[in-house]
Amino acid sequence: MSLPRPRKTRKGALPFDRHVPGIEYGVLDQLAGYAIRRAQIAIYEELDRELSPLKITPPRFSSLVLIEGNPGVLQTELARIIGVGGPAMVAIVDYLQAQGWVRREAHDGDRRANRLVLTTKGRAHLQRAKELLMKLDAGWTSRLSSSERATLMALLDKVAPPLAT
Amino acid sequence: MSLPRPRKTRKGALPFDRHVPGIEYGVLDQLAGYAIRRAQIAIYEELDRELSPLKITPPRFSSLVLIEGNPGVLQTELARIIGVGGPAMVAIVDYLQAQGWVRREAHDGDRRANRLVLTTKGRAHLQRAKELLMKLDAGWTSRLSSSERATLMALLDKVAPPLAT
DNA sequence: TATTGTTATACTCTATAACTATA
DNA sequence: TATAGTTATAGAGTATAACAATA
Repeated sequence: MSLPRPRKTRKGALPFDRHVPGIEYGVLDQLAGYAIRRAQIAIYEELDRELSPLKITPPRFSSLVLIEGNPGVLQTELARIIGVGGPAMVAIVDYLQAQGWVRREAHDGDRRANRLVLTTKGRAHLQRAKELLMKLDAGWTSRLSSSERATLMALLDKVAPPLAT
Repeated sequence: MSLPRPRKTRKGALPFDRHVPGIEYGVLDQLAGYAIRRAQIAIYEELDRELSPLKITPPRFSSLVLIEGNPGVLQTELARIIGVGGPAMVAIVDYLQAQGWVRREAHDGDRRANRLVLTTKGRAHLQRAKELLMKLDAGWTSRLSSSERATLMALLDKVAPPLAT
């Protein structure tokens, strides 16, 4: 199985309703995990549509932000941070490099490794993407007060699988 | 693009860390949408691993719960409720029917439509799945008090894209 | 031997379009 | 004409395995 892969924008079909009137949701309404899933699905459609003209996807965005904040980060480190496999990371970096947003630089002292850095063009593009994403995020949380928003993020941070001791 | 599809259980590769020490997350830490995504990714690996022996996936689980709570629901209604397309719903119902968990029944008055109902076997299987999922969910929220858990779910319910007026 | 990165391949899930049978 | 459901097909995205170069 795989993560509830987000969905592309569907055309004639089936807008996602979080709570259809008259429908009994049973245990789904008692599961925090399902509430998270619903929120993600609700967000994803707009996220996809808005990010698409910028040729950005969530993993690409995360990668750019993390490369900007941690210049010289290795591909393997980045893969672990954002939670994708090695081959997927190769594809992401290939794409970012083809767009001229990222460079692979040599690592002094380990000739196997790639240090990743943003180009000037990449930094400018990321800036636009960040502004768009902050605007979208503000929209998704527009029904929350700023203290509710902070609470939500703090609580989400405490949600995780039990540590595999 | 599509929803960050959850990931299958990866073998040798790359456990997901929500916050790697020493890494600068930049704007990611300010985005509620990213906090939701992180929580979902963190949950998904265990969810997948635990549900897999029961031959259940999140959409299958949601479908079973909704069919149980809304016996006779139409396929198209169900698709809209859980947010998948028509062909995806066909595949899900085909699978649930092949397992003997669900029956397609005729709709008096509209011979195009399928009414979906659980079988006795399906009800029993769903019961096991529900118990497992409630246990897992309790684990994911074990660091939250019961009032924090309720707050989290209420706040998540208020998260959504701006209404497309 | 282990690790970084890469390639090749298969699989899953989804979207799209086209079709049927009804309405 | 529109809708419920189905089929067929193609596309993303991911996982797996195998490999090269280096440690």
